Amino acid sequence: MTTAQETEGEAQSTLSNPSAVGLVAVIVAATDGEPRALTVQVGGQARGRSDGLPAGPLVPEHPTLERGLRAWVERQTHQRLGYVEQLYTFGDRDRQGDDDGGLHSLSVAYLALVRELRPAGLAEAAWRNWYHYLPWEDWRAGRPDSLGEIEAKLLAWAEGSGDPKQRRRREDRLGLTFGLCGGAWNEERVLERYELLFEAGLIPEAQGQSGEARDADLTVTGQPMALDHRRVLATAIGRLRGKIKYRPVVFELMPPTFTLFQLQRTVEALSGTNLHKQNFRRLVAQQGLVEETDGVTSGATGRPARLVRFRREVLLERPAPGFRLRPARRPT
Amino acid sequence: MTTAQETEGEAQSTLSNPSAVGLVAVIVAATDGEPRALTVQVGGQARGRSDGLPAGPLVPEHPTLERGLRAWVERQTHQRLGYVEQLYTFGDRDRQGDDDGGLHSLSVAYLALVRELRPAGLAEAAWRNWYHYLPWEDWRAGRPDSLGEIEAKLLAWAEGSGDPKQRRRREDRLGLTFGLCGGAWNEERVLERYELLFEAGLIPEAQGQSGEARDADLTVTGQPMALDHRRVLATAIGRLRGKIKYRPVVFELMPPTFTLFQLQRTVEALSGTNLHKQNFRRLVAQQGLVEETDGVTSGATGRPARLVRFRREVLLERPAPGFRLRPARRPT
DNA sequence: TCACTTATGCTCAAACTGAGCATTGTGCCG
DNA sequence: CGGCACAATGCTCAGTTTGAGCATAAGTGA
Repeated sequence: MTTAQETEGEAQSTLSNPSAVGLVAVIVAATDGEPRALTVQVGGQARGRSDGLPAGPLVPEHPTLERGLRAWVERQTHQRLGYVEQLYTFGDRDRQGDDDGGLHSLSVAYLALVRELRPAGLAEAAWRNWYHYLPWEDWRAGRPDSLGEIEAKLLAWAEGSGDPKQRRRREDRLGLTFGLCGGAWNEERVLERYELLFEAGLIPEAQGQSGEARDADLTVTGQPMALDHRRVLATAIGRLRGKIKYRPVVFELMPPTFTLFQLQRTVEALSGTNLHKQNFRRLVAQQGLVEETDGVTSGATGRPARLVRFRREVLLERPAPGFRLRPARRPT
Repeated sequence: MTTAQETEGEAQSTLSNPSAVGLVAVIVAATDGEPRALTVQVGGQARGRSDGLPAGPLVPEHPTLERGLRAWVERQTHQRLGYVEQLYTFGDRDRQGDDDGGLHSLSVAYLALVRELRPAGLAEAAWRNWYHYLPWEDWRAGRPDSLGEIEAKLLAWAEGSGDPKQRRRREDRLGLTFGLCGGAWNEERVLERYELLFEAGLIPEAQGQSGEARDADLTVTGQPMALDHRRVLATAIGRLRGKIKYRPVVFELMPPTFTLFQLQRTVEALSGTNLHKQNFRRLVAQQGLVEETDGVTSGATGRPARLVRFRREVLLERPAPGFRLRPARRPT
């Protein structure tokens, strides 16, 4: 809130307080049924280089943040960005990794979806499977093995709280986010899970990292990223997993024509779960999300599949077209 | 994207490029079945004062943006903020209202829900019904009258486009957002509607405002706000309307105990639609969102209603407890 | 030609929705 | 005090939507 005096004056320039503002982008593609994010190598000599998300300064030339981001990414990667969405603005003092000399430093994070992956343009850039960084999020082959160890440590962390009230609260959170203590796994709570692991000291990026995290088995707690970028990635995944349920954004990741099964694989890749095949097709058909082309697949094993394309008209018809993911028990 | 050189160096201080960053808050309450936002008086002598949202500088003392906001609001309004959520970071050069001498100016907007409305603390602050600013969003008494005039003007705007392709696109957008041309009204697209009106020149806040907008009947296009604050408000309403469907946030606006009908009124106030009473209760009951107290209402006309309270445990049980609003035809 | 693999069609019971009708308490008004 | 108006609650019912499978079709490779 601001007092009347503070807001006096047309320009409202009391908003100032110069800060360092940067952009971060989670650029997502899906090929071969795997979800991928564009990563770059960052970091100097001291701690060695590590993977990070593409980040850069806010360019003041553009009228809009989003347009600035588009131009910046497209110039650097020669990628045509399809869908772009603002994710979140991160501004935690103690987690940005730097303080930039007393300035508050903010990162405005964006999510972008691209259709195909080009050679990534930059030498230092690479497309990486995002579960490489968050392995516990991939349930497509059943419950990830790494979860056993993670749960044990999380439970120990909850137990370790002296205050029984706090311990209760921690257990509740475990139930909510990781489905422990009788809770169910909710694939959208990616960020909450990451934050919980962070708090529990299982994430090496944490500054006051315990020896625990530093020695962590990376196949269990995943590949670290520079600064707070894994948090940004987790935010992106969570958002995307939520969005595909009520907006046809997956098609931004698909080639012009594709089979229903390829579509399913992509949705599964994003959501990290398996879907019931027949019901998936029924859903897609009912919603009118695609229309048939006269092409069929060839070459691959099994019966050839009809190629379909996205029906842009649904955007005008349906209020909220998307996939309300219903996981299959076990067989796809 | 950033070249390898640009990300060189531990501190990643190339993110810099100092900018002016401010906070804006949409503080929401619901009383007497009306949705309200806390507004303040802003602006100098030149254009006269006008309503605005509470806004202030980013305070660098706090470790987290959100905590900074909480402290700031609670200190100024003596309001205890229940739920707080980051909304969006606005950074359009041409719409911030000021350029602050070449700095890019950003506003990080937050949504906060409060349970009761205190006298608002500040002399200049007031709780206003949010439909005062966006009258076309309130469908509780049926289709708003003002929509007739709005539609006429929007259609004229679409027609007015020389390029038939652009005109087609404009018509599609009208259908999507305002439900014209055979589309359906989707109560979540608050921001899209506002932006469309803005583009169509019906919003006086637009800088290159036509005489049209300036002379607009405020009962039709709503009360203007300072700077871009109506856009922020529209963002908040849209977000909240979406959120109540899958997260029990409405309870942040309710007193400790309440009747099911009061709850329904609140949900209706937020969503701007009417709901089928019996089905609404069934939904609430099925989801286990509330538990009965042994109190009942008294005094009012009609049969006394049981008082209930929010069942916190649902947060631990249900994956996504909320109201999937199903509007009633006409009778409540 | 057989074995295998994936694509597609179709069925069925259970759960969920959208709309109403019917009944039950209360305060108020002659 | 009986009748009314007005909410609160209970309950029904048909039409959909879901979750799970069974069955068949149509290629590939041995």
